[in-house]
Amino acid sequence: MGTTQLETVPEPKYWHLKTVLSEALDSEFAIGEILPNERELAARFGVARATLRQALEQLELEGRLQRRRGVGTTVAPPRMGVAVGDRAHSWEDADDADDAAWQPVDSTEAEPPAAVARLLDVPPGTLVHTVRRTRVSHGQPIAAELLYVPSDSVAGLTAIDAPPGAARARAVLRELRRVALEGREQSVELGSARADDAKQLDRLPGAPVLVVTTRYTAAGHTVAVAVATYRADTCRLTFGDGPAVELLAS
Amino acid sequence: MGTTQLETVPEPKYWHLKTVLSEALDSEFAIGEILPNERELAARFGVARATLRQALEQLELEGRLQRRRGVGTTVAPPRMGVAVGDRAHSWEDADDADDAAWQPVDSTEAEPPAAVARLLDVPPGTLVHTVRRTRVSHGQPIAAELLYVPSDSVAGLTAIDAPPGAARARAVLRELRRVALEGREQSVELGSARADDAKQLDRLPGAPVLVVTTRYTAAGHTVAVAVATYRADTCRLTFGDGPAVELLAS
DNA sequence: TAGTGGTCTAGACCACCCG
DNA sequence: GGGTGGTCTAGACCACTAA
Repeated sequence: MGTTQLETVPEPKYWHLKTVLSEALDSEFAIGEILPNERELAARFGVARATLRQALEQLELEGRLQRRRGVGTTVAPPRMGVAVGDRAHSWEDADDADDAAWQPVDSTEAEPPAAVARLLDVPPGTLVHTVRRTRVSHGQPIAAELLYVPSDSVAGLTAIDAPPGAARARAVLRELRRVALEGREQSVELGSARADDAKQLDRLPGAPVLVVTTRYTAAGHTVAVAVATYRADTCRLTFGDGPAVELLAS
Repeated sequence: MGTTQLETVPEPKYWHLKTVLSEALDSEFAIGEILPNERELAARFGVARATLRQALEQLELEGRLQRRRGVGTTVAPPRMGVAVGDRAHSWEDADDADDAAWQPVDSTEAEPPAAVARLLDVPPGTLVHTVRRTRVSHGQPIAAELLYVPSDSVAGLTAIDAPPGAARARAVLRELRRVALEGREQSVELGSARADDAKQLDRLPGAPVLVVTTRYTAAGHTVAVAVATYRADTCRLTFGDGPAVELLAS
């Protein structure tokens, strides 16, 4: 009786704020434009800075905003599509024409994390070859990858004796390219950037990332496992049946 | 000179807290166990509750914890692998044997969001058939999907006159099943749950989700677009070359 | 050095769940 | 009704960037 209806949904302030800001971004701001700083925005909307920040955090999570300490908050461009599922250029050399190619960075022998050891089907603590790569697109780092290869899974691998570094990484990849791949499985999950990945991705530690785990198989065995962390704020991962999914949009 | 080394990395408290808690979870807690409440944990670690919450939020984002208002914080089980990329059962009826099957929920005609209209290649504002489905696994909702189908893309669609509801949804899917699919493209990106999806997923609005957009094509045309939002805290999306990726692990 | 976002505090009240 | 996590406030200081 009395109150005719709702009042059932006292929408949180930060949620409402997010909606208002989101609409303002669509209509009143251009891509790359700098927003007023947090203290001023908070004052303008009559909320505490923490509340305003909660709204900004969500918008950043959705790829609408980009915030950089010491600089400011800017309107982010739409997320870029990044091909992840295409069978081609897995371990290919960087092609100058390919905008989103991998760049070898470093390589050593090390113990893989327990979860990776399980996927590789090697006992925990086994030394395996690791290769660190970086993926850059439109001049911006978008992914950091660690590739794990047991030395007995590829013939020429034990002969590699280059010192740790990019040269060694290229040597390992060269050997991998000789393997006839049978298939691969991939999974995607949400994670937060570890300190080392964060540095490579030009983000703060803990930034949200999409973790792509790939298991490469050949002749019934697991040849290698790659763990790639993509910036969740700037990337949309594409898995296509055909080639060049990204280009079809044009 | 003088100070022999770092001091360069004054690690934030919440980050250190996260590490400590993470290790404690591994060694001292069983899956499903309830943690002490936030006020007590904060006191125990000598930090403000907000700081403690920042650590818990990250752990929840990584799928290590599950928090429910009015209940408490529990240790989450490992994320479940959910097949997303397999070409089979796209629009099949729910199979009792299939643990992660889709359940039709509702269907009406409505305007798709602008981004979807673009993918469907129809003018903005066009009415299309929409089908809402839910995906449940292990008794838990894991995904909510909205499927958009222009009525002229499938022959028998205009004849459907059932009132909005699950029956109509099944009718639309039945028509779709007659179409010979040519291929499909998928993309995955991070998002936050809208209010309606959140309710279906048994989460609060704004909860992190993985948004899977699928474009189905046949005979060179786009037949349908599906936007599925998966719970990012509990799901690991798998894209396999072969069938039944999930089962290979056993 | 001035201005930005990032971290942190110590409180308060609210919405929800369960016994 | 008592306990949980969720929201919100009004401050403070810190780390970083750029002029």
